[in-house]
Amino acid sequence: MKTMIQSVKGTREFYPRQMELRRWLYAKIEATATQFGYEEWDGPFLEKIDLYAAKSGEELVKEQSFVFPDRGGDLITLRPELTPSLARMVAQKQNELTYPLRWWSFGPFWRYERPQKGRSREFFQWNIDMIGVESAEADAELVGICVKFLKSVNVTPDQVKVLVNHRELIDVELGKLGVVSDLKKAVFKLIDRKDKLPFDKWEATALEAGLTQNQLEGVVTLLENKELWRESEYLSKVFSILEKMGVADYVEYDPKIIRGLDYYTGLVFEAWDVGGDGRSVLGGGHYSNLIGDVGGSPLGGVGFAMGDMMMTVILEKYGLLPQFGAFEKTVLVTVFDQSLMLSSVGFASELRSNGVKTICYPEISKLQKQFKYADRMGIELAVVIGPDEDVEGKVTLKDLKSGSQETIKREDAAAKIQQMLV
RNA sequence: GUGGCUAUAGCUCAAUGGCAGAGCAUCGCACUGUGGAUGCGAGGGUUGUGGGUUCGACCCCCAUUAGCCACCCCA
Repeated sequence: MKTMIQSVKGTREFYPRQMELRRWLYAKIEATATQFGYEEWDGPFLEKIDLYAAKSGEELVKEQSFVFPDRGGDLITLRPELTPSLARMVAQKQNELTYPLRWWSFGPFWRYERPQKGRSREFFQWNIDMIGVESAEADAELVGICVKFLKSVNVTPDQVKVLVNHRELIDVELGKLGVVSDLKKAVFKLIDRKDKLPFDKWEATALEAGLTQNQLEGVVTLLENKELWRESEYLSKVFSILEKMGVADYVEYDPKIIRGLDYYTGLVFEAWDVGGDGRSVLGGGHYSNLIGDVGGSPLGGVGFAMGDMMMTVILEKYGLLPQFGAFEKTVLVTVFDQSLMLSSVGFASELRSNGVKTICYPEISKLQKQFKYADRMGIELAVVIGPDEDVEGKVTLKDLKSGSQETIKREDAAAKIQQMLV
């Protein structure tokens, strides 16, 4: 123990129990994405830092990326997000792809941050994007997909809400307040932090950034206006589509949703744990210029990303994590003694040939120990082939849940077991 | 990057500055053809690491490392 080399800080270790959860989550994601006709894809785990330098936002690149020089001196980063890779891969084959393209991906990402609850340095993220369309319908579809996913894992609207806003709408409103373009980026940042800072502090920061007292009050009023979306034809359309999709109960307008990533240009949205203490569990939006920014022709897209850890925190909090029984449908063939070992091995093999998941106990030991093993593993059916059974060409099947057992002809056993395991 | 808390058996945690313990888990026995339950027993420790104070340190002090939590930021 003393000399055990520790795992790298913030990395994930998936013991079988956790791997089951990861696969379960993956299956839920896949089902939702596939239902909407999205195709699975992936990008490199390593990218040059320049890919992110342009558009992802300064903090993400400078503070939160794992960066190291390769042997040729290039600065390589473990991917902190997927969208720039997506933009490049689309740009590279821009004229060969059929639009709108609908792609999804689930894989590991790395960010150099202090680990805490729901946050580590290595995490899995679901990304799903539609590219090649500039429409409220496309934007609404992505919002709808995230709601459908939430539904598929039994999260309810009073547990998680999807908050929606539109950057242009806020941009226009800021214009009305006389906020000049140069200041808008800073104000966006401020809006994003409105609920994260105490008001006096927030106010001070705002004035420091260059807002006048009047403008400040205007912004505050703006951010309290939950009906602001009515002034946007675009958002009205989005909401009516979401209504038709049957997901409107999960969706709310919130003028404070801005998103930290710089490349969003239109619709932005985040899913939040309504139960207060949470961070956002998922976030996304519309990006009109990203493909062009990485060297392609202008082409817009919309998408979102969801991290596995926060989602798991939420599911755990609301008791929605499934109980896994990895070995419920597995048979343990016990080994009676050395002379009968081959008989057990042979029978186990027969069962596997019949499509039954079968574990044969791998050493000679007391039946007591073997049954205990089965019990611990959650195995519900055990087979005993002792001297009596062997002589008569029979096997004993024991149902570990009820404790009852019966001895039947060996050639009838496979069928009987299949029936018992249903 | 900032702040708070923690570190003792495999796990969860106790222990006025005076013999390092419990529960769970493991192994054995009761039980040589059968798990969960019960009883009895056993093994398991350089108290994160390095210094200091003290007759004496798990306990107090300093440093260090790691973990957790909250900020920042984000998934």
